[in-house]
Amino acid sequence: MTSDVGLRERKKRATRAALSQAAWSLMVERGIDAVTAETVAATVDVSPRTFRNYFSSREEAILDGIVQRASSLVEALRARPADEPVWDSLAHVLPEAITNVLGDRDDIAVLARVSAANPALLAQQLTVFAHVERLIAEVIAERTGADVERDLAPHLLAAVPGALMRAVVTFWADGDTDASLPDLVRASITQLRDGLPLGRAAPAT
Amino acid sequence: MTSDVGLRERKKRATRAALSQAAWSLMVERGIDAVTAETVAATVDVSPRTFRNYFSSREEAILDGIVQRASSLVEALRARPADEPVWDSLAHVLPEAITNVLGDRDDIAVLARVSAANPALLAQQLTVFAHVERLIAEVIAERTGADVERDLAPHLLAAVPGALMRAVVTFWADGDTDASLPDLVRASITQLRDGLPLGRAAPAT
DNA sequence: CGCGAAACTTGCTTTTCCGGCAAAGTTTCC
DNA sequence: GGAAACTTTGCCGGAAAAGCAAGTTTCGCG
Repeated sequence: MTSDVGLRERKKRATRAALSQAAWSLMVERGIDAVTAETVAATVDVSPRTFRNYFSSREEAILDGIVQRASSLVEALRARPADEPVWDSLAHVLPEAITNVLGDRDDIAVLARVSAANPALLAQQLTVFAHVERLIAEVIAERTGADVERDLAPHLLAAVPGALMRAVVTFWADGDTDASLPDLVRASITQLRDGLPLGRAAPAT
Repeated sequence: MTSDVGLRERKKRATRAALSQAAWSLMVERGIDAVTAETVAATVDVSPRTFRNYFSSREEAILDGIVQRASSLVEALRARPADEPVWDSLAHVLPEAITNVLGDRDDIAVLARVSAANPALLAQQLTVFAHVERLIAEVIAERTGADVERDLAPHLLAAVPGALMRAVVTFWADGDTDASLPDLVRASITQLRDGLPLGRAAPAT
């Protein structure tokens, strides 16, 4: 899997991973202002210029880990049996996958807190989620025989995981609920599948 | 409505509107690279520094018109009878309102084209949509008796208009479909209300 | 093996952007 | 009328973005 790529490619990936890892840690430990090309590069022992070759902003570096992990979510979705209804695939994959992508509760809490005070990070976060949503829409389109360039349906369906990711980052991090994240996601999917039968008081908690 | 605010406030709003209007026009006519603090300010006859007092980036200025118009969408939603089911309110308001917020087909096409080539504008666009989505979630929460800070449901519901806005900007602009935008939105809402009964081939077009 | 091509890293440099600060001009309010 | 509050503006410094070319590493092929 990894061995069929040459040394050059492996080094690149290692550097990229190390940089984004360092960026994340720096943010957690010293705040986002401490995340500069200089400090991150110093941590990984490359030049600041190299950091800029990999990432065009500190925000991109910080969230690159999520982007990488998200691709495994997409793979998991693609790996479901081709004849399984889309909702079932989502119900199977998302509860665990979302946790994997976003990290544990502490990570999500950090991300939520910092994003709330930092428009640039929030914007980058939304960009990342939109990117993931797009990938999911493509998978759904493949499976339903829709055309991802022309049909709305796969995108509407893909908006569900997207909304879940955003909601999770925004709310669940507060810790006001004691339900486990996978359970929360499962409950939401069920609700949505049944056409969001929400009357006057049917909160998702 | 507008007369109970003083001269100072009116001037501020006028300047803000003029700046964002100028920024949009400049983008349409000369491309996004022509939109700088200098050029926009010159068009409106204020100093570049003043431009920066109002907007922290050119992207913010360009999209400020959408933000302003979006608040009328939210008002329209809030104005629906309190006992009307949420889906019905959305079905009533969104088809026309989305068109109002985003502008005519040419505007949407421009936005789509430029955003596709410009990560910063795309990010700002997503930020704007997320903001609108949040407002919609608040209205829905009010009406369903949910707690916008703790319940997922209003946010999941609000994700529908959000996804529609994004999808519209992304696809409808291409002009590959000849359905009217309001009809398209109506059809999508109906589908979603009925629980997205999409089997293997039920594209939204 | 070993050599030339291609790719990556790095420092340097220029340009642009962002925002703090304080002086000058407006609006508000009493 | 005049002080207080707010907005506009120019100046400025620090940070970031990106082009360029020299030096180094990896790759592919004979």
